[in-house]
Amino acid sequence: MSEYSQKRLLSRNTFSEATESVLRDMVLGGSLQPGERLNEVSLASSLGISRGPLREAIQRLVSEGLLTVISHRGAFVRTFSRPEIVELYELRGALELHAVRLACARATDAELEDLETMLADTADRMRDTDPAYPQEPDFHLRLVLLAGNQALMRSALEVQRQLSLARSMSAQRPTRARAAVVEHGDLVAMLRRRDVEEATALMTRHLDHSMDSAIAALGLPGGDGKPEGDTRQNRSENDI
Amino acid sequence: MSEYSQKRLLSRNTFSEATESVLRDMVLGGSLQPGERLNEVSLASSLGISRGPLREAIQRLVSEGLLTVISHRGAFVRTFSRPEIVELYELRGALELHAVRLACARATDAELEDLETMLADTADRMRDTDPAYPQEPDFHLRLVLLAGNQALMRSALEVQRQLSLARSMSAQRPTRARAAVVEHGDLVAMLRRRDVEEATALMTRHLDHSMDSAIAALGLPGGDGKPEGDTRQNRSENDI
DNA sequence: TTCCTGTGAACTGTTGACAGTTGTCAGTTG
DNA sequence: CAACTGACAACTGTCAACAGTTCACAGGAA
Repeated sequence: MSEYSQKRLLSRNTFSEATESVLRDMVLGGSLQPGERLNEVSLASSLGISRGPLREAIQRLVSEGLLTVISHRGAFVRTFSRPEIVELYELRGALELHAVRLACARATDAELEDLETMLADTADRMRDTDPAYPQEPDFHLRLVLLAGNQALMRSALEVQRQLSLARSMSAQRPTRARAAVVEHGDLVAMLRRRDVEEATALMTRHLDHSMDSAIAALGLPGGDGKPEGDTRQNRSENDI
Repeated sequence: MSEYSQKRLLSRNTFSEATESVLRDMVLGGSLQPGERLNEVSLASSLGISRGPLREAIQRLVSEGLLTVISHRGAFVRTFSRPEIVELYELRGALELHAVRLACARATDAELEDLETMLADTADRMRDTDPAYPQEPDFHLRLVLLAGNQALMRSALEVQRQLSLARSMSAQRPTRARAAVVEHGDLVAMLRRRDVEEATALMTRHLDHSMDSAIAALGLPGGDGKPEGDTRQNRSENDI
């Protein structure tokens, strides 16, 4: 019963909540492509539920920024234009720079040590096999966790998910991952020294590199977000 | 037709969307008290709709942080504990400090001048009548707007709404409002000089003062957020 | 040919009813 | 008197059907 109630802490016992999670995985996992339309009747029947709980789950994913709804036309997996991605990276910078400041003051040495070992494990796994981005976002989220602010954590998680979706519009760039791990290590080292100035400076540069890489990988044209790469993009997203 | 289509940009033409707006006003306006339970059948019938669109609106307000849903027990207006409010102010700091940095680099002199005149108007109106917080959040949101980042704007708006709800749990403190206007003026002055360092420092202090005032006004006990003062907060402004 | 128009299928928005859960309260037992 | 138990009422979760809108396509006019 212990691990059962553990799982039930999030009370995944209504169709609506379960569907939200399934839908999010489908969106972030790529089984629903950016721009693709969600057909309510077919999706509901394939999930074995009715349209009511499905629509409630859709509403929540709209608030999360993963879906877009146009009245009387349906729900679409969100697409991102180049300026929107730049905006998201700026927002991410606002959140994570503050997280660095807070973590520098609040994180215990033990917590930072845990982060270092996780980082070392990641580096090891990357050297053996070479997956493209082996849990890359996990480091940032764990760092934000050390800031000890749940509201900040929720916002950061939401931005990460949106950027993760935006990134799924692009090809992967494994070369960037290796540099990122090094930069993560430098950042943690500064945190251990409690050097706020240097830590925030490192994070700023790190996020700049990350954004440049993402933008380049996306291969988006100048103004609006028409994807023209290999991905079979069927829909263009709407306006705000 | 022009102003009609202007209004229709947000396409408030489905019950679900209209209900979301109405519910938000009820929560922020105080006609639904923090901690109060929302009875779906009575609320739906009083709004003249069925439970479907109402439930969809509730889901979105849950994502916004204004409501809480407990499975099989219902939706409740969110209450805030003291540490949650501190967290929200920290998050607000992260967002608005970054907004100050961006605005310092991007806002045009004309835009800053507009902000100054708005501020002067507010000061005038405060001297004549003395409302407690005359559009206090408006200044901050307009400032964030000058950062030219819609994602940042959305996050800041969401935090503002949650803090607005938290504040409705408290009595009002008109004395703080006057000091706030002065601090706003100082901040805009630094923005006009494009002095990022001083501007962010001012904003940091300003938010600290604001948080101290809010915490003191809330008079919350140590741990949880049981609302104990009943102030009927009249209006909160609506969306953009 | 090109553009306009109207018709119909497909889909979303909404509703009312049914099913399952929760909380209450009277009745009972120690 | 206190604690437990079981049934009832109220409410939420879910479903299937109806209503209104959108989109595509066939047919006709310029």
